[in-house]
Parts: sequence; C-alpha cells; structure tokens
Amino acid sequence: MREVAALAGVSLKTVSRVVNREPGVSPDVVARVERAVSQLGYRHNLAASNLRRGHGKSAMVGALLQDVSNSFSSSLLRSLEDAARDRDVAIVASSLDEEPERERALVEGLVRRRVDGLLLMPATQRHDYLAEDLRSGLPIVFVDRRPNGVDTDSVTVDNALGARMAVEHLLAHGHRRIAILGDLPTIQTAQTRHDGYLATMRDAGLPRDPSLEALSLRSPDDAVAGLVRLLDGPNPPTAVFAARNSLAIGAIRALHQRGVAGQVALVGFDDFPLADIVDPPLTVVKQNVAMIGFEVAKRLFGRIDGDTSAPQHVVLAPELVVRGSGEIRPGV
Amino acid sequence: MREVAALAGVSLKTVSRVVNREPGVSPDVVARVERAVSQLGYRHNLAASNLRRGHGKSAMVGALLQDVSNSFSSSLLRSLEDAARDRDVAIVASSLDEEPERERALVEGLVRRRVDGLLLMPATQRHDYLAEDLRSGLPIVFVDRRPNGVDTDSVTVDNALGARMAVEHLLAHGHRRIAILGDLPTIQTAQTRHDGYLATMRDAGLPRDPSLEALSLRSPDDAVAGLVRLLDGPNPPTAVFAARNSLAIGAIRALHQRGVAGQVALVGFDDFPLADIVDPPLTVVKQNVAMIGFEVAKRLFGRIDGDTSAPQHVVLAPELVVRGSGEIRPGV
DNA sequence: TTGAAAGCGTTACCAA
DNA sequence: TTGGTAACGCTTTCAA
Repeated sequence: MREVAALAGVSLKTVSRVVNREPGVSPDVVARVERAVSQLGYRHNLAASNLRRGHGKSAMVGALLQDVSNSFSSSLLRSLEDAARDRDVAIVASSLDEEPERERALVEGLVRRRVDGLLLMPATQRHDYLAEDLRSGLPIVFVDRRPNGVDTDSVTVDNALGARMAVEHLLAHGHRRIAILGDLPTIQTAQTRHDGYLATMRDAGLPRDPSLEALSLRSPDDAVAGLVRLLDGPNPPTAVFAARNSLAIGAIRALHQRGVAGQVALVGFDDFPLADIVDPPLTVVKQNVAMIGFEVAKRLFGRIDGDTSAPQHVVLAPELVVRGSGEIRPGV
Repeated sequence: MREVAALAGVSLKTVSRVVNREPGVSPDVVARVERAVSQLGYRHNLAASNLRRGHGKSAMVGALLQDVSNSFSSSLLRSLEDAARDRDVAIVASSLDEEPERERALVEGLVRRRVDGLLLMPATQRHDYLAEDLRSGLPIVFVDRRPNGVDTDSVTVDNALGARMAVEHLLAHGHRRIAILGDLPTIQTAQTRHDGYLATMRDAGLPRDPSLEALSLRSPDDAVAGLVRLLDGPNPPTAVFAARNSLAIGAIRALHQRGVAGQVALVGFDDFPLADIVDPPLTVVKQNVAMIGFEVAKRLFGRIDGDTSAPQHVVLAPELVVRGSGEIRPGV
C-alpha cells in the first residue's frame, strides 16, 4: 500500500479511500491510484483492515458439522452459504465425526480467528465450555441437537415425533415385530429416536424385545452387520426402522444380501437424494433440510446484526414420505 | 492482552510468550498469566498475530467447488480437510454453480483474506485472470479441469478414456444405439466426455446420430426430460451413457417413468454412495475421489511448504465398476 | 527470565 | 479534496 501511494504520488490515506471506494476523492486521483494498484498487483489485506477498524469482525462464520461429506451436513452448509453470499461472509467448514475433543479444538480455532458467528452440530454432550464465548457476544446456533448447559439458539427436528411416525406407520401396516437400527446412545438424536421407538411400541402393547434392537451402529457397514444378525435370529423382524439415513442404506444392503428386499418393510429417518430410486423405493421420515438451513441462517445472521432477544429453540416437524418400502405388509 | 498483562503484573511481551508457549518463562509467571487469561476470558487474536509475524499467512486455504452439497465436491472437501487438520489450517469453502462471475469474485475475496492456497474446480473457461496471483506466489491447484491460459498444478481424471470405457462396455454387450446424456458443452469435462463418446462410436463404425444425444442438461430433471424425449422418439436407444452422476440419476428416474428400467442399459460417469442399491444397480465409470483429494492436498500443501518445481498435471485413470445396469443386453 | 519500543497493513481522527 | 498521526492486537528485536 505504501508502494502504491508512492507510485501514485499520494498519501496512504488516499489509497485507502480509493480502495474502499470512499467518496470525496477526485476522479483524477482515483485513476492514478487504480493504475498504480494494478501495476503493482496490490491486494487489499482484509485482516489488517478489520483489525484497524476495531469492530472485531472477520466477515467469516464457522460451520461445525458432523461430516461435510454427508448429505445432511453438506446440504446445511449449502443453505448457510447461500445466505452468507449476499453479505460477503465466508464460511469456514469442518467435520466433527462425533468427536467431542475435536469440537472443542475447532471451536477454539474459530474463536481465535474471530468468526462472527458459529453454526454448531455438536458432538459433545455438555456445552458449558461455550459459556464464556457466548457471554462475550459470539452468536452460536445449534443445529440438529439442543444445547445443554448453556442457553443459545437452536434449530432441531422433533425426533421423538419422527420416530413415532415411522413406527406407527409400520404398525398400521400390520407389523408387530419392528426392529430398530440406531446410532450411539450418547448421541442426543439417536437417543431420542430410540426413546420414541420404545414409547410407540409400548403404546401399542408390545413388550420390549432386545432381539429387535441393534444400536451403536456408526456406519452403513455396521448397519448391515446389525440387521443381518437380527434377520438371522430365531424370530426375525418383519419391519425395520432405520433411525439415520446411513443406517437405512446399510439396511437396504442387508435386505438384499439376505434376499428379503421387498419382503421386509423399512422406514428410514432423514431423506437423501436417491431414496426414490433405490430398491425398493425408501419410505422415510424426512427432515426439511432447506427449512432447517433457512432457520439457522436467519437466527445466525440476525444475531450478528445485533438481535439480542432471548434465545429461541425452533423445533420443526418431520414429515412422512411414502415411497414403497414402508408399505410392505408382513408375512408376504 | 493489555488487561491480562496488567492483571498478571507482567509486560505484554510476557503474556505473548505464555500464550505462544514459548520457553524461558518461569513457571510462577506462567501460572499467574494463565490465571489472568481465564479470569478475563482473553482470546488470542490469530489475525493480529499473523499480521505482525509478517509472513503473510493466514492458516487458511480456500476450496472453490462446483457445489459443496454434491457428493463429488463434498468428498473432495473432506479429503482436503483431513489433510489440513494436522496442520491446523482452516478451510474456507464455497460453491461456484458453474458461474464464472462468482468464481472471480470468490477468488478475489479469498486473496483479500490472504489464504495460503487455493483448490479450484473452475467454472471459468480461461484462467489468465489468475496470473498475477500465481506470480505473486499463491499456490493454486486445479481439480477436475485443467488450467487454461496459466500454468499451475492440476489433478484431473482422463475423461476421454472414461467415456471410451463406458461406451465400449455397452458396445461389447451388443448395443448399437447408445445415447449420451451430457452437460453444457462449455464445461471442459462435459465436452471431453462427449468427444470420447463420439470418437468411440465412430471407431465402432457407427455414424453420428442426433437422436441419440441430449446435451446441455444441468440437473437430474433435465436428464429425465432429455432421456424421455429420446425414448419416445421413433428409434429409441437401447443403452444410455450418462456423462455425469446427477444425469445418471435422472436417467434412472426416466427409465422408471417409461417402464423400461432393467431393459435399457445404463452406464454412469462418476460413482456415488448409493449406486449399488438403486434399481437396477448402476454400472459406472468411477473417479477415485479419495485419490484425487489426496493428490490435490499433496500438491497444495507441498507448494505451501515451498515446493517451487514446475507445475504438475496429474491425470488419473478412471475405473469401470460393474453392477448390473450396464450389462443389460439390447432387445430383451 | 523479563521488558520497552518499534512495526505488521490498515483506517479513524483531525488538520490543512 | 487531501494528508499526517495514532492506533488496532500482536510479535520482533534488542536491552536489562
């Protein structure tokens, strides 16, 4: 910048004015400065600019997601990006892989980078460690899971309701032996969906049966193994509730492996792009990702713009999407 | 930081030393400073730190992808992230949506943020506009498409070969009327795949037939419409080469709509997570995304670490993955 | 082992 | 309309 000023024969401050398109500079000088800028290949340094402006902003937000390569996380990232674009805010994205330690480390990294806000799909169970940053004014919006130990905005889906919808749908189609494939019970959503499953089964007068439950499944492969085990048991399920999309995928593979695709009913939790063309087309309880993303972005940028009202907890209703796999009747 | 120094009764420099874990501070003082830090909720400011250090680094890299929510882009993002994690480098990710203007704007934004390097899956046709930044030492690695007008590292897949593999596979299964579904011809990869298709057909002695080509398809819906049009023509194809994964998805939907799934052969370009459980299981020419990501990260961080050897252009061979849809014979 | 002063690239404030 | 000076939060000399 100094060189630009020298070459253009003006002061530093004038270069700054031109670069920032501030009014009150003669066209003549503007032209001279711009020529110097392009001649020297000068690039404005946003970090230095923001530092001096003193507002402590970085024009960046952080997005801490489960895994940027899974469809739920990446769709959410995309929604946030679309909202951020108009504001020239960049997005720093990272994957947590359900590792609490990584979450804490990444949050710290983002705070050191002075992000203006944070989208967090937490991997931790308790979130007290964020209290200090929240108090200092950092906007944090939780997604998919609620904050625990601190109070800040969240956007979640009613997981208990979703599980109930799935199980009731299967009950309505005549099933009694309905299995559940679930993730780690330490994951809030997994726990809630499992509870919803249990409550709905209980309400239907069905006693709890461990041979219908395969939990702590982390991957599609886990789900394949888990479901195969149940299917090979003495009294196999006639229907399956897969409580996460990657588990539904594993379930489909398992059903194919055992040659019972199209015979055992299946309802998944969380839609994904190709659910309509898998075999059989997958009935799911769908979370409206676009809506979630919209709500998250609205809260986050609202806070960044100075909204200091009480934290809000938006709970969206899931929706049953009927496609075939969930309407298979038992004993066919 | 000043407040911390005051509270701990030490100088600024000493606080700096403690914060950066520099040796040569008595344990006593370290403890005092750390107490003050946590008491005041002090957060180290990375931007200011990097500014003063003068090395012009930001510990960030930019990733400009087609669309962070599609599986190819997001898998690539994930690979880059895994490589960046060990180095404590953050990733700023954005989607280009094939819009050249957006690419230029985002590159400028990242340069102003002084990213240490750039992964670019370009939407532009010519890349001269990057010359200045490249010359000034910014590492840029192209992915999926080659640079045009400047010379810098790239990692691509042999698209012509991939198209040839797909078409030859269909030819080997007895097809003569092989359709192609393609994206905009302005997109380098789409053009190359189309060329590969044409060359292979020509080599097989088959004259070019416009009623086998549906191009400029941007979305699965476009692909559905395009393929339905071909299928409804007087002389429909018996096999389809879908030159991009989202087009393969549209193709499957179209085949189902017309009731010819399982009768018309289909080979896709680019694998995706559920290709094995769609109906029928999709035969694809696969790009090894993990390998691409690994190569990209290797080059990018190599350059950041000071490798100044001549730009390299890595071209990876695609691989045919046989699953069923591509082995359907004509006239069944 | 600790500190004072200077400066990274930029902008705010006030003066010319 | 333009420019000097100080300062943003930090680290780098160099001296104590």
